Formats: sequence, C-alpha cells, structure tokens
Amino acid sequence: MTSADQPARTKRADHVQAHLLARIREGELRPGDLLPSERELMTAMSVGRVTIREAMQNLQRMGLVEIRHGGRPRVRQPTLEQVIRDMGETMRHTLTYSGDTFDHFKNARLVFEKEMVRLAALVPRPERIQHLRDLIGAMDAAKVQREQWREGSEAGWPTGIAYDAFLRLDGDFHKAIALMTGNPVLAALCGALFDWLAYFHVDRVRSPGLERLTIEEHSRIVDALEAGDPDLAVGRMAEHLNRANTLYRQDHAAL
Amino acid sequence: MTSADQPARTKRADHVQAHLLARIREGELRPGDLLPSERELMTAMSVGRVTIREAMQNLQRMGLVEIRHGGRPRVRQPTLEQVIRDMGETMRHTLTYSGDTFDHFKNARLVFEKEMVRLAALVPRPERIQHLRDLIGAMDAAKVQREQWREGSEAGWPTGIAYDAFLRLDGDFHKAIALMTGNPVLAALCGALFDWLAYFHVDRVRSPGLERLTIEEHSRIVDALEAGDPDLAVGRMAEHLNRANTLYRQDHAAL
DNA sequence: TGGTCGGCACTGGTCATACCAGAACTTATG
DNA sequence: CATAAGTTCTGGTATGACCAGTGCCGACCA
Repeated sequence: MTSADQPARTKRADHVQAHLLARIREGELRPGDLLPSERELMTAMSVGRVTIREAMQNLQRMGLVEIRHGGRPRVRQPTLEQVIRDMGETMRHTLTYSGDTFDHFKNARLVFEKEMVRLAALVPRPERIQHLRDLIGAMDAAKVQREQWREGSEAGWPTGIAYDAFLRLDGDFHKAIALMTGNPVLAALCGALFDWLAYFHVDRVRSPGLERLTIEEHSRIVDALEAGDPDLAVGRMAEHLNRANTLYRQDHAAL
Repeated sequence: MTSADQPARTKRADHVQAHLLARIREGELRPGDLLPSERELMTAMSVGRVTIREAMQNLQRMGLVEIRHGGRPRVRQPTLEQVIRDMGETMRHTLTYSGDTFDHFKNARLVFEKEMVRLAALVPRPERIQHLRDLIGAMDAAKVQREQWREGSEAGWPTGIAYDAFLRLDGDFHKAIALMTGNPVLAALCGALFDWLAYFHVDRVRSPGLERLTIEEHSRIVDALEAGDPDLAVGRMAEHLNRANTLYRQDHAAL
C-alpha cells in the first residue's frame, strides 16, 4: 500500500501527501512547526485546494498534523497511544459487526492481561504497589458517585461514553499494572484494549454492588503482586476478567 | 474522542459521516451494497459535494467503504486484519520518529511472541506441527531465490517493501504459531507486529547465510512445540528474536 | 447467431471562485 | 497600558465546470 511506485498516475492528492510526508520525514518540518496554509501550498504545488485538503486530512488522520479552523496546520509528534486511540471508532465498529471476532478479542485481552500481571509480579516495586493501592482507594471514593448516577437517567447510550470516574480508574488500574513491566508500549496497548471493550460494558447502569466486587478483586490482585507470586496474580486476574467478560453486551445488528 | 456530543457545532462533514455510519450500523446498508453516488447524496442531504467527499473518504480510511474511480462506492466489511494493516504507514512513521518507542516496541513483540509460543506448546496438534514444517520447507526453497537477489541491486529502499518469498514465509511462520492458539485475533496481531517491524529489517540485503540460521532456529522451535515443552519453546523463541533484534536499523532522521 | 468494438452515460477526481466562520493580529480607544 | 473593536489571516462549504476512469448497451461484423 501507499506504494510510492512511479506509475501512480492517479490521485494527485496522494502525491501531495507523499511530498508533505517526505518533508516531515526529512526533518524540514518538525513537530510544533506551522505548515503553510492551504492556499500557499496550493499555489506552491500547482494543484487545487481540494487536493491539498484531501492530503492534509489524510495526514491529520495519521496523527502527523493538527488542523484547527482558523489557524494554520501544525506538525505533530505522533504517539503510539495517540495512534491507537484514533483507531477506537473503527475498532468499535469492527468488533460490533464481526461476529465471533468479539469473543476472540476478549480472549486475546485475557491472554494479554494475564501476561502483564505475571511480569508485574516478578518485580513488585513498593512504590508501584502503593500506586495501585492509591488507585483502588480512588475507586472506592468514585463508587459513591456512580451509585448516585444509577438511579438517575437510564443513560443516553451509544452516543459516546460518558466517562465516569470509576470506569476511568478501572482502566488506569490495569494500565498501571502493565506499566510495571517498564514498557510504555505494553501499557498503551493495555489501555487501548480496555477502552475499546469498555464501550460494550453494561455494568455501568446495572448490577448494583458490582463496584465493591471489582474493588475486592483488584485488591486481591495487588496482594498477589506484592507477595511476588506470579501464578497467584495470574489466577486472580483471570478470575476478575472472566467475571467481567460476562458483562459485555454484544449487540449484533441484524447480522 | 469522536464525541457524538451535541455541541459539535462545526463540521457538516462529520454529521454526514455519522449519518452514513448510522445507516451502515443499522444494517440498512450492508457489506457489498452500493452506496448512492456523491451527487445523489449531495442533493439528498442538502450539502455540497466536497462535504460528501470528505465524509466518504473518512469512511474509506476506516475501511467501511471502498471507493473506486468511475464506480459507485461499495460498503465493505472491515476485518481486524484489514484495520491493523491500514495502520502500517502510520505505525512505521511513529516507530521511526519516536525515539525509544522503537526498542519498547521490539520488546513488546518479544513478550507477545513468547506467550504465543508458550500457548502453542500446550496444544501441539500434529497437523499444525506439520504445517509449520511445511512452511520451513518452503523457506528453504525460497532461500535460494533470495541469495540470487543478493548480488543484484542494492535495493531501492524505503519505497515500500519488495516482498520476497522468504520474508513473507518468515511472517507466516510466526503467524501460524499464533494461530495454534485458535484465536485469529492473536494471529492477526502477530502478523501485524511482524510486518511493521519487517520494514526496518535489514537482513534482506546483508548477512549472507542468515537464512540458514533462521531456518535452523525455526526448526528448533517447532521441535520444542512438538515435544509439548512450553518453557523450551519460549526459550528458543526468545533466542531467535533476540538475535533478530540486532538486525533492525533505526534511522532517526535528525532527531 | 454470437462476439467484439465503439460510444454514451455515469461515477469519482480536480479545478476555480466565491462566500461563511473561527482565530489571530492590529489598531484605536478608554 | 490594558482592553475592545476591527481587519485580515486561516480553514470549511457551496457551486459549477471539466477531466478521467467504468460500465453498460447497442451497432457492427464475422
């Protein structure tokens, strides 16, 4: 794909995109710099403005530039986390309409999280353990807030996730465990998996008392980590996720 | 992100995109169906054609529709593999210019592959083993071809990977191991990791005799799998990848 | 009759121009 | 000197025209 093959006679936009990409690659345009305006690029490259726009939007979707109405485009340093997060929408749709992919995806996350907690148990640094406990404490505080929401609205669903603190902290917890491996890529992936699946989580509005259970399970995982017992930690993580896996809703629409 | 929040005052294109997305979600438009032409949608939704185009191109980037010059857009069923593959370009750039992310990424793959081979060793089904051996046999055959290429051109590099058979088979091998877990998501991820890193692989033009070494290592991994010895398999996979990890070139451009 | 070849209609791709809307810079004003 | 008003940048959209591939269908030929 993206073939920079010469015979690509079609799609001037791709040519423009490749040109700008090259200028960024070469370091001529560096993160934070402002790119020329569409009109400037238009005349400079002898193409129409729509062509420039198409190329720019591609670059924006790649996370390489940032476009704001009224201001000039800015070169951006793409982060793995950023890139992964931008897939969210697509991933959601794919998971929703790919049949058994959803289950395989949940299992893949299970495999992943088990390995994360296993590696984390091998190096139970005290301050990391304390961080995890702090997160659990925060979840305990957030529990109340969510219970209040519970009696409120039935939630206007799938139009985006109204991120409540509890859910966010839940994700942070798992991410923090992955971060104990010392590898931010693994942590980013862990966070992404959580976010993608969180969209299908239904426990936010049902299952009262579930927060307490989640907190307990988290605590026991931390205990295992602190004890430096990988197998125990893996087992408890597996329990935790397997229980949670029953709380996803898989709404296939006429498929 | 993607916030379907109401206060999204700007960007009619986003509205159009959301509308089309909804029609696909609802099942009104199903994979394989032809969408209305840009001009039809334009009049139907009372917006300019550029707006329609922007929305459609976003959907295309998401892998939800397929646009061909001269024909009507077609709804496409996005595959996890497809989605992951489309990230290739972006991922390449990110890995190239994110400093130590590259090393973390390699380590993440190491963690991942080790777990894959561990799981695979737990269920050493004979036909799977045979499949792996077949792949190794094919690599042996492809070895010659690549050695011929070696004396040829120095390779016009980074303009896309001229996929030689050996490299492809190498990726297939790792993917096949991941597939032994029975989870296609893991296999897809495995293949993606390989492809992304293959871009930085330099052993295609140097290190004569390296193919033989690769084949040997693969064989020994299969032996361990056949023996149903997870720890041994993991160890051999780790050796294999650690050796290979020295053969990536990390060309930071003026950063 | 059957197959091929041409042309027409339809589609996306691009251009040019004009205008709207948000951001930023400049200037006048208290 | 600070703030507010206004000018002039920027991207976002509409319109109409034309170019360039695709596909359909009918005419022509063997």
